[in-house]
Amino acid sequence: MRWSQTLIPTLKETPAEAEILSHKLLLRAGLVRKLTGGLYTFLPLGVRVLRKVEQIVREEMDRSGALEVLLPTLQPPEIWQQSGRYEAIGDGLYKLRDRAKKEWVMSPTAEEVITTLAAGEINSYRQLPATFYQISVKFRDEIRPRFGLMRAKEFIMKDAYSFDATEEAAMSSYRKMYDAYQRIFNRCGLKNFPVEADTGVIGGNLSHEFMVPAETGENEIVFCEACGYAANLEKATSGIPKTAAREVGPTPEKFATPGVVTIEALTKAPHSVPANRQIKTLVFIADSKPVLILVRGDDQLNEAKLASVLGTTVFRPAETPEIFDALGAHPGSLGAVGVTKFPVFADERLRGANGMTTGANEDGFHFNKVSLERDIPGARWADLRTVGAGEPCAKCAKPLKIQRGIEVGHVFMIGSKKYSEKLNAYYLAEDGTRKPCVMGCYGIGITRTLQSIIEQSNDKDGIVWPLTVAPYQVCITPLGVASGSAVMQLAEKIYAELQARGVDVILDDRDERPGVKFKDADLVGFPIRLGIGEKSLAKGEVELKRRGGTLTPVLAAAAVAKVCECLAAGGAN
RNA sequence: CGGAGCGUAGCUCAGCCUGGUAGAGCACUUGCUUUGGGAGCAAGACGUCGCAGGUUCGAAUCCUGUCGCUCCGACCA
Repeated sequence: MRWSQTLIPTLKETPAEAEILSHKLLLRAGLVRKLTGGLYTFLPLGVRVLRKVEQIVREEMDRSGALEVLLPTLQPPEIWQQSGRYEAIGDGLYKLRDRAKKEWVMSPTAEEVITTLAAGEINSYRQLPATFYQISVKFRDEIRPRFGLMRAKEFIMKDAYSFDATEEAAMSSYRKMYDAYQRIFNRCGLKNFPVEADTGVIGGNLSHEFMVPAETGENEIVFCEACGYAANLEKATSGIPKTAAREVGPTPEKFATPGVVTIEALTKAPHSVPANRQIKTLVFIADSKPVLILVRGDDQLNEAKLASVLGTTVFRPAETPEIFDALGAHPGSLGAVGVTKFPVFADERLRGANGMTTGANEDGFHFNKVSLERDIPGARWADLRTVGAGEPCAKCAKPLKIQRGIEVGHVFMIGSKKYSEKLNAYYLAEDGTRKPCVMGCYGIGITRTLQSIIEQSNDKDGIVWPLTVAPYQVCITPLGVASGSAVMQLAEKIYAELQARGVDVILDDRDERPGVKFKDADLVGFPIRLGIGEKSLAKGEVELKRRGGTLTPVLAAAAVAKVCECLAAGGAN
């Protein structure tokens, strides 16, 4: 490609809309332009990178045995109602009506459609296992799009779905995808690592997210450097000790605590109850009914874990009047002692604890000497607390660390209940029985991955593309473009030869000053730049410059060979 | 949806408080000079000051409404 014949609108100044570095560089390097909030136009250079990432994904999906399909984006709401996700996702779904006033859904993902396909086409165990994938535009009604392509209303995603006869076979399909994901992100030049992920309302224990470490990431990752444990904060556990038991009296004792409505206040004189001897009582409305959640006073509830325990995402903190109706007291004086009307869930860390202090469900009073098992016998135990940095790893007891990351991929074992049974994807097993397919689903945010690469690979001058996804691998920069000049003749010759060898090459044939060309090439981030100028050409040389590396003079006659050598070495030399 | 901020040239922004003929830099067009890290000079083109009302002799500026964008929070199957 000749620079003058394409559109690469680089910007010297950063548009005000961009907040994070990768977003600024996407705009400045002329890869994308914003149409409106959460919607972006891909320019020629952006499309090239997109296609390269897609191609890597495609190759690794194919290699893993997955079959490429293309599913409709416009989908009937009926199948969403059948799976129960019409309600579960609710406002996150883009919906529209046609001229006959019939409603349609814009696909945010395609479990329902693929399961419908499987229901029709897969009849026998002989057809299993089967994994399908597609790369397509997806839609989500994001409450707040942000960070450019990171969280957009419309984005490109690779989604894949596996169908198996048994749990064991499904595990194997899951593993294949997991392995393919590692190959994909490595090929994209991304530092990344899989972490155990929350499985939310679906349950089960098998889900991993592929994270790219970045301060701008929206996820928090808990990890152990010693043993390799890594999990999303929503899922992470630690080996933190349970609450110590102590000698206590036979019954809780009520005591007056006028005006004390926070954990903090109760830690102070005259009560002086440390936070770790208090029970924090939270009230949520789940499926329209109150539930009580107990965590230790110095712990934080993890709502993702709560969703998993409640088996629903439809819950919210109760409003003060609802709390008063339910318990007869206001927040700050709440407790679960004697509460039998509502379900009570208590964090594992409180198991066996006694001598604890909690609200008495009477404004201005608390109980002390509370023993969890004795005084709140109806409590169901669950892991509900949020892990903190520095807590001991559950596996090896070394201190855990917390780091932010960008989720670029997610693999998920679903099983058969969520979609197969509801949408009738059954097959006939070898023994003649009818069984639901065991499903897995697997996503990669293509556009998000693209931006993650930029977020991770840049310097003060601009993007530093890994060779595998660079829009062009080589940029030829003639300093002076007078046609017929020795410089331009050589540039044209090398350009033609590299093209003949199948190298992705762009010739900067613009009549611009050298400074402009250098700055643009650096900003866009081509891995290899070949500078051709009168000064060096007088010595029979051209200049080979690796992005972010050193400048090496090479003989003009050897330039093509050197570039190819450099490419073969992965751009590393 | 709650909180905060911003809408003025393609981009970055000044002007608004204190009402009086629409500004700068970059980008763009033309010419000359320049030519190894975002050149200089000269000339030029580019605006319903987000939109709609209102106040006023007069509104980018003050008031009301509205739309949009950005940030923080809630949300993220």
